[in-house]
Amino acid sequence: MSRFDDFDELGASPMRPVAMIPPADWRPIDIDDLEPSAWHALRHVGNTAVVAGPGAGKTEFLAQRAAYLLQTGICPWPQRILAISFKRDAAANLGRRVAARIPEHSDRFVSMTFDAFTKGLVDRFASALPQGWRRTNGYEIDFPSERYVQDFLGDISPAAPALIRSHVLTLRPGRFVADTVGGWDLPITVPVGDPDDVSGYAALQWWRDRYLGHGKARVDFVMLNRLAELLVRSVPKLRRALRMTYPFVFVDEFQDTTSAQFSFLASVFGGGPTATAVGDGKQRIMGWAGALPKALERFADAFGATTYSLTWNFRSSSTLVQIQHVIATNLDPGAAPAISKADSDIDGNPAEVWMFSSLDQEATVIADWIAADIATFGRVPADFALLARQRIADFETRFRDELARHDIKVRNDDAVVGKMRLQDLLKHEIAQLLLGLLRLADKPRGLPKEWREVLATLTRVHGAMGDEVAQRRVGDDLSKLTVELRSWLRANAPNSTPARDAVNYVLSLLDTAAVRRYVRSAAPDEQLEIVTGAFEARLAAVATASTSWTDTLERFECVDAVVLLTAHRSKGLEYHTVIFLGLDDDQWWAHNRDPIESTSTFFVGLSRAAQRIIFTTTSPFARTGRIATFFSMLDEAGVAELDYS
DNA sequence: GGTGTAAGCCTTAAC
DNA sequence: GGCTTACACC
Repeated sequence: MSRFDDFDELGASPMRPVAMIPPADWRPIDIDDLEPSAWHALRHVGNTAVVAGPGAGKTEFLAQRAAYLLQTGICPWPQRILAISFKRDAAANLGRRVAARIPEHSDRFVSMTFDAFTKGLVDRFASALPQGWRRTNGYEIDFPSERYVQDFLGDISPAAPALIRSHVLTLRPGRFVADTVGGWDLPITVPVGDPDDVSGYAALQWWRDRYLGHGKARVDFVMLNRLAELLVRSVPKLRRALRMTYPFVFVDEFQDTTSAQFSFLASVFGGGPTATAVGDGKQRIMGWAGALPKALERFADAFGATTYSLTWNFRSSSTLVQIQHVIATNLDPGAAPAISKADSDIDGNPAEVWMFSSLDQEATVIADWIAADIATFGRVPADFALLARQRIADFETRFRDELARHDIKVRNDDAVVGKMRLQDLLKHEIAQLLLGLLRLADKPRGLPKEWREVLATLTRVHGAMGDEVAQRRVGDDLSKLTVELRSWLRANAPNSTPARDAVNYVLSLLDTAAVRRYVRSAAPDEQLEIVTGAFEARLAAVATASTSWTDTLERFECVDAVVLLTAHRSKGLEYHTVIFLGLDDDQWWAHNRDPIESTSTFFVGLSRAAQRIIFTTTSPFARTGRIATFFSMLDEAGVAELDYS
């Protein structure tokens, strides 16, 4: 069957093999050294589980391991490494880092999200699915709401056999898709009757309702995962091709793996290629989305992997590392103590709890303190992050006003702009394209980096990669476009021009049809209008107070600002000083619903700090309330309390 | 138009 | 848990 040779693209790589480095001579790239256990894990032959706490450099470790495997030829040309992440930007980051380290091998490092990989398989090989599971006229993707699942469960229960009915009614709508649908392996033959176990019964009804019926098939990413798993299980040739192409597989943030993803990994790569799983169970804050408990331990068991712990912390000073360890021990009594590799650069206490009498006083005192710290020690606003468990917007106005007295800006990454979150808008490729075009038009010279990035995006939009003639045309068009946009910007001041006009004008200079096609090919479900609408909303919000386009564009991204964000969104980020707001029942009311995940959220938030962490509360009862354990851990860690009230 | 009551909402990834 | 919103009722 030649159909699967199509998948096996190994021969098609344009790169020539480059000279190999003998494994014994290999040295890490661009960094001084690795800790001993990282060295061992990096060279380990066979499956590896790497437990790496905050600041251990998980991404860096994977990038170095990739360099080691590719440069030594242990992963021989033309075979590849597959790196799987959960979030798009994590996948992009890892891919970029490897490309920067070893450009000569970067075409053999494939970094994608779990969902992109499984969807890719289903899209390419749907015709090879077992007959009953084959759909001829495609599918549409949706994200079933909790309400939808609730109605579905309500609909199927009356017809269910009595014993199953009572169980179906106990299934939690918020967990049904991840746990029940995700936990059910599709049988090769579509069952005609009903399975007699609850999970199988409910899961099959789900497939009948959304996929197997007469209408257009509707799938979510859990279903796509299940179809991909069935595909590799039922088509040995495909499974073999995958294992041949990717003798090495990396999975980042393994603590976020769901049962469906785990089963997919076992099906495709179990007992074959070498798997490396990296993660930290103490940072498991995606349980609500179905993340398996003890995923790394399960991986080590099921894959017979050797476990290594990375103990160096390149982010936080030694006092902060000691505090982190107290919380780490609470989450995992066996947690290895970390060793700080970061120097301390502050005077005074690196950690304190501050008590205030009111939220107004809190904002005033902290704003004055940040301003003084910036002025005295030459720091910048972006060194400071204001973190909270939830309802970030409640803090925004107060801190914005108080910091404005010192001419310091605040950026609420969680803020809603149009139909997006600010953080998502600023990261979006199309938003970056529009912003880059405006920048280039505003300041035509001296922005080589922006020029390169805009050109790269436009090249992708026009599908001109690898075509020199087409690429030159894209470059010429960009030059002309910049000139036109420049004169338009000169004729239209930002504070007197409706944001809509500006966005529409930029779009009119682009091949909008191509942009739309590009957005759709990357994410069929995504509307270009959502991004341009959000862009417009953000532009409108920042333009009114601006005097120039330069000023407007600076405010748009607001890079030089104190950041306000939730503990969840802070995962993976780091700041010189973290102010963890609202250490009280108000912010942590849901603590008792899942004390472990709640403590993990606390751990994630406080471990973002490189040099200093300040916890705040305005409640005199916080210490004895539902998060009393947080306070006793901070006491144990020797964190002093200061009373400003 | 006030009051009482109940339901909804908080953290949220993924092409 | 505690606040906001929607709606029924007087």
